[in-house]
Amino acid sequence: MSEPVSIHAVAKKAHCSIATVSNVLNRKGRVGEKTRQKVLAAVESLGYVTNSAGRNLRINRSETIGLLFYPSCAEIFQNTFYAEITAGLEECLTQAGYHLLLASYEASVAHTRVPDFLVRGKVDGMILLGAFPKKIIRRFCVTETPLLLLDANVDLPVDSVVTDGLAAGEAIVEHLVALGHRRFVWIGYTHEDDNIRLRKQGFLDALRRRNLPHVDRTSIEGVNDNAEFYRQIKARLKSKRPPTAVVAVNDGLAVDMMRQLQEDGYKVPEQVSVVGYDDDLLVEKVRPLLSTVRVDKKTLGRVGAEMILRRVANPEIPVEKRLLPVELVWRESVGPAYSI
Amino acid sequence: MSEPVSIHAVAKKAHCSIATVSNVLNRKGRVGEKTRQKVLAAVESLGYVTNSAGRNLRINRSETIGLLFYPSCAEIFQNTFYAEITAGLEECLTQAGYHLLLASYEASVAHTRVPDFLVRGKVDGMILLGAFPKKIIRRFCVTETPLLLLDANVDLPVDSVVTDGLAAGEAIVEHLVALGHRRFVWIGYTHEDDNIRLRKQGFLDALRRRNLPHVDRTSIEGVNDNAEFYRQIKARLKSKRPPTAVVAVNDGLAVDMMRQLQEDGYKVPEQVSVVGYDDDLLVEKVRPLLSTVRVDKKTLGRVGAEMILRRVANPEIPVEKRLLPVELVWRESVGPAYSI
DNA sequence: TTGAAAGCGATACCAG
DNA sequence: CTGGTATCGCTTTCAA
Repeated sequence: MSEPVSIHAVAKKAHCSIATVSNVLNRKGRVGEKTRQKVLAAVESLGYVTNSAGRNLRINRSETIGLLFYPSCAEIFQNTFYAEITAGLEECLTQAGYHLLLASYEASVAHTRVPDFLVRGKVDGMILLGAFPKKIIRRFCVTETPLLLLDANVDLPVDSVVTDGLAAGEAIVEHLVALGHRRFVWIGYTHEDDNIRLRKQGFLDALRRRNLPHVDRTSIEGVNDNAEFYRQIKARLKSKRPPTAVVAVNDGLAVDMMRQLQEDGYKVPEQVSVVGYDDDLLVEKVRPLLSTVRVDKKTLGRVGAEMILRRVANPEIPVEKRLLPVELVWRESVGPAYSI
Repeated sequence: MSEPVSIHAVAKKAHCSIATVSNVLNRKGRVGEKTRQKVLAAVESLGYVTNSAGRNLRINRSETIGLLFYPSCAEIFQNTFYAEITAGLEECLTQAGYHLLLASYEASVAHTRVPDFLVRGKVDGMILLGAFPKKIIRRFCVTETPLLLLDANVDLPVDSVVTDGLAAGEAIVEHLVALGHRRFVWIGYTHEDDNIRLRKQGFLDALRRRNLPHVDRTSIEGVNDNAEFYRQIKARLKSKRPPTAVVAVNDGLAVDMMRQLQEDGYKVPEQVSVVGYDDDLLVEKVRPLLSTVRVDKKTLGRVGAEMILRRVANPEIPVEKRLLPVELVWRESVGPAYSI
């Protein structure tokens, strides 16, 4: 039906050149007020909107940021945690006139070395969400295109923003120790990700600082083997000097351990305290309510958006690794240390 | 560092024209084998990839499909249900050489009548995910751009694909009745969405077919007021002839009701059976395991992708409303009817 | 203040 | 089978 209305149509209707139309629409200024009004009226009446392809070709920018998940959309969004981050991202990028391209490593990159959309100039920058192997990240670095690790970090010259796992560890231990806890289990998947490592390190540092004796530690290789985690926890619980608190790398793991503990007859928090990380929506769906480290997800997204945009605008600034503050949330899953 | 390598560079290196390069890369054929090899070699050695902006401008297609959430990313992905749908979508679209643009109504459209990215030709089609008000959908229809309602449907000439709520209702009732249940509560938010309506209708039809007497029905206006749902359920449970089964419009609601029932001391399923819909990952995080209607989410996504691509390729075909089969999954939350 | 024109990178027609 | 060239819609420089 409706003819695609180009900038020429507007120019014709406004009795001016396409250059003037463009000037009115972009570099607002250097156009006479009268002409400006005429152009605006024409734009309005024709319902003209700039065509992205034309514009992008000319300015050599796509005004789009790629959002790359690892390993897949499904796995990422299993953590509702990421939902809110994505929302923060989108809000901020949209406001800046940017669009968001969605892709997962599994579906889009696995056999391509570098994402197709990246190399074709479909995006001006790319945000990585999920636990990307360092090797893969390094591959992406060969491109000039700006990169950002969101809620992740590795030892490579790439911008990143994560939450302050170091501070979190200290705060967790402080609280638990005050409640009489002395023996702990820390559980988390083994990752190259410095974000995760930071959490463990924060925890261990805090214990060391307090001269607490040997710390039980569980750390399992391989993906999602929560059953194995639990087996090890249970073994420790049956030992002579059982841990009284379980600290998990994230809420999903914490909740799962808590449920298994309960099914085995352990009382939480009476016998074992459990602490998570992220403050995922999930934590309110379980009983007892999970104590956890609150991460301001919206802010995480927003900061991520700002960082990638800044780098897109100015590729030369030095690499930035940002740390966002966290807040402890003590709910029902933590109590005084159990003593026989 | 690396100069952006255009089709001209390739042509120069291969000692041929840009037309020939394009021919080699696209309409594979009508080019001599020898030239073809030369071009391919040049492409390889230069690491050339087609620039999307140029191509899209020329062919007047973006090779991108928009994914629009309602109301927001965060709310959509609170249902991990959608995560898998999105994965299916992405897989299929990627395979077809398409990209995915992500946006939410709240952030991108709320003040724009029609999505900016749509009207600017950033997408060739748009998939709507979530319970969009009919009014909004109608607004989108003014564009020529293909639309698809995924896991949603309204009485408008727009393609859609949903699961067979009618069949599900029948299957649920059949099973419950066989277990001795005679009095039920159906709960679900009031929507214009025919997808949801279908589920309720399937349920009611099934009861009618069996000449079961008056059916208790709870249906609340307003968003997310699960507390009010539960209040009504509880009132019914305290009546003379209490329902013995609660059937919910989705797993999230079912799980929440189940938890509240348990906290009030009701035994599930001994005293009340609970049935959900979707087979969300969530259902495995609760005890008893929720009985539900399994929806093949990957397939839903895949079918959605096929439908939108088909319409993009052929805008003239008649509107299609598709119904996908479901499968009942009986787990722990359903048992024989409770009798005093 | 305004406009003519170049050109971004690619496709596709048409002539050779 | 191959290549010259017009063209897609827009931004931007430069001259008027």
